[in-house]
Amino acid sequence: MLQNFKQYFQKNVQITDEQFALLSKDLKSEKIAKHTVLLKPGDVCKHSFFVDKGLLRSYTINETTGKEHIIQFGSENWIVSDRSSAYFNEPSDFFIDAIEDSTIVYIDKEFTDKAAEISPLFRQYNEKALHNHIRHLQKRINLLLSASAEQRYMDFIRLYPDIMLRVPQWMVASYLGITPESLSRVRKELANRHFKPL
Amino acid sequence: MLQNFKQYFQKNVQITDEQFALLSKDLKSEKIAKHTVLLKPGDVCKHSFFVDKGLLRSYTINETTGKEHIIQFGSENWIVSDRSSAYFNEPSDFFIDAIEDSTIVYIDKEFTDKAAEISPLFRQYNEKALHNHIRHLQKRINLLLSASAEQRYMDFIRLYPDIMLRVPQWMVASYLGITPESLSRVRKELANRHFKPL
DNA sequence: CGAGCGCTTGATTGAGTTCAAAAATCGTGG
DNA sequence: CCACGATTTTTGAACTCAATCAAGCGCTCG
Repeated sequence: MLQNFKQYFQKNVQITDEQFALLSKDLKSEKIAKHTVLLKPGDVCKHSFFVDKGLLRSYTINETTGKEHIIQFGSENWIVSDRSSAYFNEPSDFFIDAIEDSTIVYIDKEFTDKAAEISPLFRQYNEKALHNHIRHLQKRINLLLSASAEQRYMDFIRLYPDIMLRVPQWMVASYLGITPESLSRVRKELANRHFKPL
Repeated sequence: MLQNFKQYFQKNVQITDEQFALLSKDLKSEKIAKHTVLLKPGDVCKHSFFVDKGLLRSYTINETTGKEHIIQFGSENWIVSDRSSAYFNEPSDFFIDAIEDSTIVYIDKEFTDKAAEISPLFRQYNEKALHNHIRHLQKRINLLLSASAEQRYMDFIRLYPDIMLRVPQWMVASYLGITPESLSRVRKELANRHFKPL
């Protein structure tokens, strides 16, 4: 239990097994079924979800069109959360749910506070994660502003070849901001031009 | 000199005039002319730019199409920077330049390190700024994924009524990810429907 | 004061959407 | 393990929003 999480955590924050044991003794880990909803709009995001095994997504549903827009996928060793909601204690705009049966670790404020106490490296790790997140979001904005559906799709499979094999195509379309039909056509077009992912 | 910056800084980080004087004694402030380029792709972003007066923008130029895409505007009391480049010490993808004659304060790592030493509030302020940034970027991604040109434009003038009066229309278009011609038509359409900003 | 820049307008094109329906695939219970 | 219903993907045709190309107007600022 917590094996992946421990490994992940110790890689980023140099602490002893004893320290980790102390820190993690109140940590809750859980198996959740596909489709389990972990966060919904209006909720304040009280936990970050470390994916020990499986696959999560965060997404919004547009109120006027009713359409889903996927913000993020998170597979093994990723943390899925609504940072803004958690940090500012505001109701979230997002759903977070499980795309596959998953095992997740619930990370709450108590844990991060304790971690920050124990090791200054945790602060550093966290700061680095924030900057990585910003870099990633900025890259995505730039793509949405400047790239065609095809270019965005190619970028997606370059960045997330694993994810692309594990989620239905319509979710990739949703992430890219196009319709499933359009993505199907983009793929057909690429296949005609003998482009082969993998 | 540094009047705005001092005010801004002391609002966010509770420090005495003496502490601020000590902290800021090596700070460089400068008047720069419209069109002055402060950062260009390939450069590592060594400074954040606090806008004392005037208006900056950060933007990319797509290599294949040659088109500009504005990432951010920054007017008085905003800080414009490429956080990823600065934090990871990597070459930036962005341009930063002045849209108006401006007065800016150069904030470097030395300053932020010293500030963090003097007051723990600075760390907090910085963390808050990072989370704000993330929230903002996420909101923009969601808009780009789900909203029409018209909706994005209305959101823009709601969020940045001041900016919209100070920058040429084609820059707003660039921020929104549409052509100047399209924005012109969107505006005409809104005017026909008797929509009046302000 | 005129050359260039920014904005508008028109005509045309094109990428991606919508709607509809068929084909393929998946998952689950018998 | 198969079969059947549901979900996902594909395909087609019509349509729409925004892009492109081109021309003209009005400013301003150099």
